[in-house]
Amino acid sequence: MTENNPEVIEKSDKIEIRRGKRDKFREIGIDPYPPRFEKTFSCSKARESVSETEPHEHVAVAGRIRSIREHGKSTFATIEDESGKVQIYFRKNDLTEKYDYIKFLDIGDFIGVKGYTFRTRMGEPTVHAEDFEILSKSLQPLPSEWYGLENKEIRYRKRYLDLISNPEVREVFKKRAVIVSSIRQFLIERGFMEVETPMMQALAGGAAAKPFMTHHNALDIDLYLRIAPELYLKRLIVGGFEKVFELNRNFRNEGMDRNHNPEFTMLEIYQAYADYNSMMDLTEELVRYAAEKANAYRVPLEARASAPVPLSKNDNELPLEARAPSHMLDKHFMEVISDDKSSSLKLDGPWQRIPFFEAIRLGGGPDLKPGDAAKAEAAVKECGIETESREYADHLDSLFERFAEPHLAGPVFITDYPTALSPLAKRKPGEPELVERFEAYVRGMEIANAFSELNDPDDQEARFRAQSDRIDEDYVSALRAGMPPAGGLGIGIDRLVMILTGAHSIRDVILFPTMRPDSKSD
RNA sequence: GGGGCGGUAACUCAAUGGUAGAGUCCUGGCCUUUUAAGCCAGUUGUUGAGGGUUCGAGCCCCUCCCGCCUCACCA
Repeated sequence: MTENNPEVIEKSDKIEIRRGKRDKFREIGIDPYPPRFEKTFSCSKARESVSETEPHEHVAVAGRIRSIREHGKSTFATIEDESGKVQIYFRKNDLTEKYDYIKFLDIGDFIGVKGYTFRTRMGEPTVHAEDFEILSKSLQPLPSEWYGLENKEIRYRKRYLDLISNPEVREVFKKRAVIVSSIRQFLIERGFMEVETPMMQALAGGAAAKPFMTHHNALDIDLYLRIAPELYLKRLIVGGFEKVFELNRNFRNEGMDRNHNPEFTMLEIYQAYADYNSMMDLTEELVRYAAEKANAYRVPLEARASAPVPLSKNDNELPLEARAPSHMLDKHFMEVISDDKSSSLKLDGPWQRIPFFEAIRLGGGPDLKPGDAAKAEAAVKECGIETESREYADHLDSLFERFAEPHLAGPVFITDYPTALSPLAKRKPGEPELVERFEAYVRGMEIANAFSELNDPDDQEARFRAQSDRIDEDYVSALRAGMPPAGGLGIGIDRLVMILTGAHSIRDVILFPTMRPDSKSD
């Protein structure tokens, strides 16, 4: 990309012009990068302090210049800090010779302003400058304030420019921070303890994804970045902790698309003496709590290629049509959340619960009996689903994807998964082909996965062996020490944030999504 | 990895195979309550990279790079 090439940017005349202005400051003895400025008011507080009745408030504000409007022997500028924007009014009469320095300022510079607040004829709250100083000279011109920055590649690669230009992006990440901290608060209030388990593991277990590999020089061993913390967290349940959680990064060396980033944030929760039913209640409560805190109690449903259809006739809970914006950058996004409740997604109230095989059947798929591998394979062929796999688990997976997933606008719990798909979950009493497990779906996207944890060490070992040669012997050994019955729950935090912010792509809720390095800037 | 679409000025975008443009930005001038301020004048390019066809390529062909969408893969 030409515009990404530092060589080209360095040669830009616009940058040289700004360097010239910076040098002007130095020539008159002003440091264009001074060490500090004492600000007494945020921009929004300064705006609020304008009063029709009280005397003028004296303020010291600071921020980035977003626009400058010269007006003869006076100048208006708008500066912005994290709290918002405020207008500054400079008058030659008040600033005398210092007024001339204004011509060395550019959009993007940080300035500090001391003055008093008033309201202009047009009613704009404004700081009348009595003194000002440059706080940081900006050399690189910012993207146009009017058109903004729309080039997605630059937005992801240079997120700082995206954050400067697109206020709605700042809101998404503020909301993400609220969601994450509210989840911690929710769990800690309920007696859960936050723990940290290894990110670098000799054996990447707890899920079936391909791991990233790295090498430890001193030990001369290969290590894997974890694909899940699951097996370590359950070791802690063995160790006697009864309510633990970990909210941190996982790494999976697989394809990337709008729902997958190689590193992503996962919440895993384990509770002794609980089961998957209690985890369902916990999921509902936790998501409801986070949505409330993030002011996203009702959120827009993404427009889908085919409108979701109800899974049962008496289901009046699910919105059948999707009218909401399909992209987080839709200018009316905020209004849609607050004003147009009819097209929103209900996260409150009990979520629908549908057993796995029932969901396939209700979606127009075959009526399968758990464990009937032959019938599942026949159904896959009959439906023309292309798959190279001969595995029962894969067949069930594709049937579910084909018939059930498209209808899961949600929120909905799919329960009672086939044992073949769930090597770490406890079997249902009396139904060995099913396990006590659920996944939560919203917008056709899996956001949670939970089960009654398998704590029978011999059954666990057998199910590991059926799947792979390299198994986590130490984990099985931990189970032999005895693990109380426990419920476990995993929630994909990025996906939850997508749902609560209406984001279309996981890259829109990750500050610095994984990108191929820009070859031109090497 | 397959398929589709795209990459042109700092930003947002135009341009039948025939002199690379507009608006914003930027530079200079006027204007002491403007706010997408206004008025006047002016500057801005390795058209993602490389090769080919052609008298002539932003446009057609080939290779490559990057992004987006989609399919495949993915407990």
